Amino acid sequence: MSGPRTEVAGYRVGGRLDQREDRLATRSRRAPPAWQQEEKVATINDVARRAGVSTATVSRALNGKSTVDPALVTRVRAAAKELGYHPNGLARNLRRQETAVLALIIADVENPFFTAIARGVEDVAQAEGYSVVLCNSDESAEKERRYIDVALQERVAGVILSPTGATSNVERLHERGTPVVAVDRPLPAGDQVLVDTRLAAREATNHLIAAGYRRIGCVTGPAGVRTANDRLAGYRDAIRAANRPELFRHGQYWAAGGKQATVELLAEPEPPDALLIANSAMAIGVLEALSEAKLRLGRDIGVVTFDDAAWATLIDPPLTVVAQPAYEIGEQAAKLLFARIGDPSPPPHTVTLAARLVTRGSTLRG
Amino acid sequence: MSGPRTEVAGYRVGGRLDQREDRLATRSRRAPPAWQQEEKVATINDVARRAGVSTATVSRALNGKSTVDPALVTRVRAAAKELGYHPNGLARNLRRQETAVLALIIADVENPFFTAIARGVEDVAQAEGYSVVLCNSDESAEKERRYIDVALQERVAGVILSPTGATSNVERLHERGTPVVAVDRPLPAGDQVLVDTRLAAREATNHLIAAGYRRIGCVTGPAGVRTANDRLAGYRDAIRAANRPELFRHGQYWAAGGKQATVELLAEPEPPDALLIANSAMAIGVLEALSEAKLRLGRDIGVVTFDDAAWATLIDPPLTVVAQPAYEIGEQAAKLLFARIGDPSPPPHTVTLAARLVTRGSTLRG
DNA sequence: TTGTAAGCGTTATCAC
DNA sequence: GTGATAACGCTTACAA
Repeated sequence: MSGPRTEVAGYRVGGRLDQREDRLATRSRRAPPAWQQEEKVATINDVARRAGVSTATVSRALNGKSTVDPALVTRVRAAAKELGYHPNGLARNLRRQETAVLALIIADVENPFFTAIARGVEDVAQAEGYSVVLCNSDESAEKERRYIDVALQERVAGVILSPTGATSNVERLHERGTPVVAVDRPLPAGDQVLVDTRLAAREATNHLIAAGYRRIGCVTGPAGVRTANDRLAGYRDAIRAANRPELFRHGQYWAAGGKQATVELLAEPEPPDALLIANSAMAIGVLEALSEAKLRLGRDIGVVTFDDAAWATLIDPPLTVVAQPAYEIGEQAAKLLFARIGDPSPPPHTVTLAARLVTRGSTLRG
Repeated sequence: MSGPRTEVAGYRVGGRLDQREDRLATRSRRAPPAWQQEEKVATINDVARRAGVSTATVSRALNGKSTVDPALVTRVRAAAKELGYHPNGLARNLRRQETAVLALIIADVENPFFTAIARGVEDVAQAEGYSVVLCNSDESAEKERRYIDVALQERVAGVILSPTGATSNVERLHERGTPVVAVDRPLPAGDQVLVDTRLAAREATNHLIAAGYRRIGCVTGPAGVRTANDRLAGYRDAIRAANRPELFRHGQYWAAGGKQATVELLAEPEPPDALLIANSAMAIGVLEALSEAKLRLGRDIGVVTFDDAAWATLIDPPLTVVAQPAYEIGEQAAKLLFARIGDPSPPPHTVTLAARLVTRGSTLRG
């Protein structure tokens, strides 16, 4: 944004934003064809003129201030409708020093867990008259930083994000006093909505032990990601308590990551006869690997995965899962954020939700 | 927005936006505690003062204009960094009469088909320096209208949407000259990116016929939705050409819709021995119903569904699907939109992409 | 190369 | 109850 730039023969060379600026430049340079009406967008001034009142009155009338003659209100409304007037939100927000927009920065738009969160946030936000800008950090601290910059520039009312872990990014928001709520992953000192997945992982592992599996493995997410670490920790809690051997792999929170981890685990001298999987995207890869290894779910190998995917009941036998309250996470986060927007003073608040083990056929030894 | 309002003892009663206004009012009313620094956000003026230059120079320096003394640029950058200055995007856009924001209004954030589109849009937009506001119309013309209003107010640079069918909504954008691109579903006279799903449905149906199934049914989406109609039409094209009996049901684009439709079809005097399903969410419900009816996929009943869901290969036998190029739809739509933003004059352009039949086990009579 | 100043479209603070 | 008018923070002619 404010990085170094280079000028070459009138063309700016550099980062992405330059492309945009070139485009804008191009646009404004191009004169409209003579026959084409220079279409002016109606402003509050036009409405005022047409209604024969001042802009102040138009503003008051359209914003439902009590102190306006009903007759004028009607006239103003009519004028506005005739001109197809839509108030300019930019000007309004600039003046009000407020924007009815929340930024939601999540790690993966295509992960149902996060889209469910998005829905929760959106529903609450919409009820408050706010819009939600969804941004995809793609688990990249750099993209996260960029989106936080955008949020800062656009002066959004608040930010909800699943932190990548680079706390310096979030610092920027704190410095500016922009309210922030973290979801799914913790934030050093701030509002957050978390799920006790360590406990859930422990319970799931205990469930596998109780079901009679002997060598229980774990396929978890990237070592840097907090949820991945937590789920692994919960697994280890249970494994140690039961005095069993530990057997685990990290991988990307993707099908491919799950598949590779599984292939590796199955190649161990003493392979696992049960697996705890940290996320449903990975589960897809894991199941592929198991299928290729001709292992029968439940019978040959027990499986529990985090996230209650829609398809979990379609496979045979159906998948035992750890269901996370994703929608509720979004709701709570939005509520926390609005509370913070309303009053910045109270100390940080952490909401911890519980995950729920849903037992199905994939953990029945048969 | 400009609807009727009621005043009751100082409280505004009415739609959602009023809640927001109340909140804002509340907020500004609340005086900050005496001890709390009224934290001022640094403006371009502060930077100018600190760097000992004019605001114009700051603006030029930070925007990489060539005509600035390198020494000053350094000084300005330093000052900006020290003050934690972030340009106010609202003011900038108000002045430039441009916003680097696209609105993407889709029918369902939780549908992988649409999130894949979102990714395509996002990637192209980001490369151009634009942000994307994702909005969820939930298949509701009313929500669509509301989001279009927001887009209009915020003066977004353009809109990409999967139209609910209420053309009057899109009219508003046209009136204002806001560039629009429709995806997935057609728009009377405008840019659009479509998939030839009628053809795809025909091919899929022919595939079922060729595979030896006799009574082929179709589970499609709501009668009002264009894609649902198209897919049904393609099915009928093939069925008629083969002189087979038609057998179909409409339902919501949801698992529950698919399930109910299937239950009904199976209750027919002469139930189908194969099904074409219009969307993967519905497919989940269909498969549940088939499983409850103890029908074996492929062998007892052939199944093809639209959308190549990630789990399609996990079930047994794996699902034959019609894969839609969702990501590419998003890319193309964004490109069309940028072209339109750059030059509004050319006539509307329609891009039609092909869907691809992916044959798997669920259509093998076995 | 730099500074001055005029807006961009609203809303809010004054007077009337 | 209504109307001037001054901000809001930025960009960009136009001067210097």
